[in-house]
Parts: sequence; C-alpha cells; structure tokens
Amino acid sequence: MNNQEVAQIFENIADMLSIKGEIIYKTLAYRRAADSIRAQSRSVEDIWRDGKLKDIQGVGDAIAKKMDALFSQGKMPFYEELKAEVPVGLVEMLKVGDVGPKKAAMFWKEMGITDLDALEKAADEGKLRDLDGMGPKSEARILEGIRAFRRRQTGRISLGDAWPTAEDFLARLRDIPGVEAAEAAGSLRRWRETVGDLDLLVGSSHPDDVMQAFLDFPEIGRVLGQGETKSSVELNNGLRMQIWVHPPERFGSALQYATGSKEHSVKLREWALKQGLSLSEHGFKRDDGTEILCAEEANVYATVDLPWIPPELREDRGEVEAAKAGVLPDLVTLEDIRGELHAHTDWSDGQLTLEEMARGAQESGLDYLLITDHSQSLGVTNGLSEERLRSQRQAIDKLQSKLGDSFRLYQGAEVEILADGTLDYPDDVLKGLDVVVASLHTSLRQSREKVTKRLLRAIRNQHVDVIGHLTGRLIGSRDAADLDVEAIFREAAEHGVILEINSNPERLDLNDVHARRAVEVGCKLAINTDAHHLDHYAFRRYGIGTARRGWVTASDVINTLSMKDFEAWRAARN
DNA sequence: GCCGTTTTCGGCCCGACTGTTTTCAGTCG
Repeated sequence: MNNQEVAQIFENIADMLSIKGEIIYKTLAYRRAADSIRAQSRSVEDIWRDGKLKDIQGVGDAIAKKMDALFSQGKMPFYEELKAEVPVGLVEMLKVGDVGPKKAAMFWKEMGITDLDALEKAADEGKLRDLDGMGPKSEARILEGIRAFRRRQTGRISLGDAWPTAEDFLARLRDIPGVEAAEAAGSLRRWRETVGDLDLLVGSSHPDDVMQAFLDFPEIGRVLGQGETKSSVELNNGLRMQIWVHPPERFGSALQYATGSKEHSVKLREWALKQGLSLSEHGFKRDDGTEILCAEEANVYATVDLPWIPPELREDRGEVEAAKAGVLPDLVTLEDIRGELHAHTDWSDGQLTLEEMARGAQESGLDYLLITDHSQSLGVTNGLSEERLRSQRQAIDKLQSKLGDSFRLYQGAEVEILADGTLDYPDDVLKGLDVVVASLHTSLRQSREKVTKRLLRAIRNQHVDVIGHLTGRLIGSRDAADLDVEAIFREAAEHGVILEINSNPERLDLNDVHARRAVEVGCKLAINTDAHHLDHYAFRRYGIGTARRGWVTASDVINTLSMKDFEAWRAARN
C-alpha cells in the first residue's frame, strides 16, 4: 500500500470524525498525520517494518497502532467500523463548496441525505432552505457548488497553464493606477505540480478602486465572493482566481499569508506566539496591541529571527526547523543551469531541425546541448535506425564546426528500455554516443517487480548515463508506473547514473518528494526539458520549481556544470 | 490525538466573508 493510499485513509477518518462532531483537535491530528505521511519520501510500510512509525511527525501511539493493524492484517478495524457508521457519500459531500462537516451532518440526520445526488435533488426541490441556518441563498450556493464540483472533476490545472495565465493577469494588474505591487501567491508561488485556483496579491493604498478594476476584467464570468480585502471569481474558462488587496506597508505579511501553505503558516504563527507575537496577514501584534508592519516578506521571517524561507519549501516538511537551525539548503536556480541533456529534433518526433534547436539553446545562454532523439523501436516517433543514427552523427559534427568553440553539441539518444529490460540499441552502438539517456515509454503497466527489474537492468548497463522521466506518469492522465523507487535510487547512486527531473509540466518526473529522496540516497540529478520545439526550453522553470521543492541544490544537478567540468564528468564515465 | 525552549497536562493560528441572524455560526484558506 503506497503512502498516498495510507494518507487517504487518515484523511477520510478525519472527515468522518468531523461529521460525527468529534472535537476539532482530534480531526486535526488525523489530518496532520495524513499530510505528514504524504510528505514522507520513504514508503511508510517500510518505515513500519523498521518499527519507526512514531518517528513520523504527527504520528503518536494511537495512529501508529492503527497503521500497524493496517499493514499486518490488511485492514484497520477502527476505519471499518467508522465506515459502517458514517456513510462514505458524506465525505465526498465535504468537497462541495459551502458544505462543511456541520451541514453535511445536518443533511444526513435531518433529511437522510447520504450522497451528492440526493443532496442535489433536495436542493433542486427547495427542501434544504427550511433547515436551521439555511435559507434560499445558501440552498442556491450549494446547488451551484455541486455543479461546479462535477465540472472540475478532472481536477487541478497544470503549472504550464497556470503560470502564463497568472503572469498575464499580474501584468495587467500592475497597469492599474494605484497598484504598487502585484505577485502570484498560493500553491502557484510554491510551484506545486498542479494548482486548484490562482491566488494573486496586490499592494495598493486604494483597495476599492483596484478591486473594482479587477472585477471589470472581461475574462471574469462570475463573482463568487467580494469583500474589502479579498474577492473570489470564476473566469469564463472555469478557472478560479482569488485576489487580495493590502496596503503596501503590509504587503510582506499579506504575501506570506497568501503564499501558505496553511501548515507552514501555522508553524510560523506558533513560533511567533512563543515570542509574544500574534501573526496575521496584517502583520504582527504584540500583547499590548501595538503592531509591527512588514512591507517586505523577508521582514516577517526576520521579526521572528528566521532567515527568509523560499516559497517552494513552505510545506511544513522540516523547513521551519531547518531555518531555526540555520541549515536551509541553498536551492538550485534557473541561472545555475548550463546545459540541456534531453532534446528532440525532426530526426525523430521533434518539430525543428538540429540547427534550429542548437541555435535556440545557444541563444538562451546555454553552453552545451545533448541531442536525444528516440531509438529505433519507437516507430510512432520516427525512432532512428542504427544507420540513421550514424548519419545524424555526421550532421552533428558538421554543425558543431559552424557553431564555434563556445557551444558544444553532443550526440546522445533517448534509448527505449524494452519490455524485457534490454535496451533498444546494442552496446557497441551505445558506446559510440556521447551521453545515453534511457527511458520507458511502453509496458508501464507491468507488475512492480517487472518494471523495477527493467530499470535496474538499464542502470547497470555501463553505457547508460541518465534515466529519463523515471515513472512515466502524465499528470492528470496517466498514473506513474508502480516502482520500487528506493531500490532504483540505491542502484543509480552506486553506478553514478543520473536521474532526470523532466520539466515538461505534464510530467514533472521525478516529482518533488522523489527528487529529495534521490539526493538523500546519494544520486545526482539532471533538470531537462525534453524539448520538441524551441518554446519547450521555457519548461525548464517548472523543473527548477520541482527541484527546489525537493530541497535540491546546484551541486546535486549535473547540468549545472560548466562545459569544461561536464566534459570531465563525461570522460570519467567512459 | 499529538506534543514539549512556558507544559507529560493543557493547550493546540488567525481573520475574512456570507447568510442567517439580531450577535453569530459555518466555511474557507
């Protein structure tokens, strides 16, 4: 059972207990345990085997015992009993806007409603409005909430859609008179791999005017909520957006608040309280009621004697403790990247020529580029036969002489790891390539043992230098292959094989948790774009965001090396 | 239910917004 599945059980328990009316702190404890399990880079089942469950933040005697039952018996009696008592449909109901535990319990107990369909029917027939604390408006909101929930079933949007939209809005917000600053906040600023809605923060001394100007943007389809400091809207394309407007002298604390995560902010506020300071989006308050205002976000952290914590780390995964101890990692940046090690051309399924891809990389400031067209078996991608691979070598050498000494073009390949674990070119062909990237594209649904074995075999091949997009997942459309990542990381570390963070916003593979664990185990990483077009080089920032979320530093990343050092690494590999 | 640079017991972040209310409960982030 994977961490996600275990976390989901505790999340469900928290929901069910809250519907039962259990004290909030108990439900909070289950929720914290679930978050903490999700953030574990190691499998919690492994941790259980080692008898170290209680080392996990938020896991104490009671929750450890329940996990023990789950892993040793295959099920958790406490959870089974709870499910028999509280209908599971109520848990889904909580995902509808404006429906929380109190209302869900009321619908259940007063009207016998136990699932979304029944709730929708009751709302439609006007039967909810007579309940305590309800009225026609609440009923209409819930009905709309159910419909919005069904619309967004596909879920969260990718960073590749979210960032460009946010940047467009931010640019226009900055043009509004009276706006002194506008920044993205929320999970977008933390570079989470998907975001539920876009959070934007504006600094202005004229909040009413700014808010009104924003609400007049033509893309805005529906206003969900509107106040002095905060409004929430739905765009015509269904995307949700929240905007906060705070005075410039309070912008720093507002940005900190709006960026989250909630768990990080709670930690920070608890820490502030210990120093007699109450922190909110408006700033700090001392016990005597006087305020400390923060125009800059760094001032928020400095006020409680902490260094500024990069947004990507703010998930309550140990960053506050690391900040206190002065051991925050010096995270890799976009500017650290010197070369690209995964790019396609029209020799296989890329859209541009060798020269166009090379010039583009050179003009974007890179020092070297590894061309990695697909290998022969991947027919749909026009994979290269051995003969075409030899022709491509000549073309690359010829182009190199045109490009000059300040930029180096390498020939590699993205070699398919076949279903039986062998590679798609024989060893003597692989030997002739400058750097070899090996990836899986097919038979991802094999058993955990089989896929893991394929990858281990590829890693042990002396010619393989990099493993591309390890799990093969496509966010929102294809699940990751079931892998023993721990075994793979150990093997890669031992053989000096690099693991890629694929920057395509649909992939982001390795993900943040994997990246962090891989480095812990001793692996080096590459941050690649998998570009099939010049435009795709811009994906790099998403890979960087993912790496930073994984606490990755420049020295963990092979393509931060200068051309000279990269050449030395390559020589040592051969 | 968890946890300890106030505590092994008694706390556990803070405020905005909405709709239903005549001062507040519920939800959300």
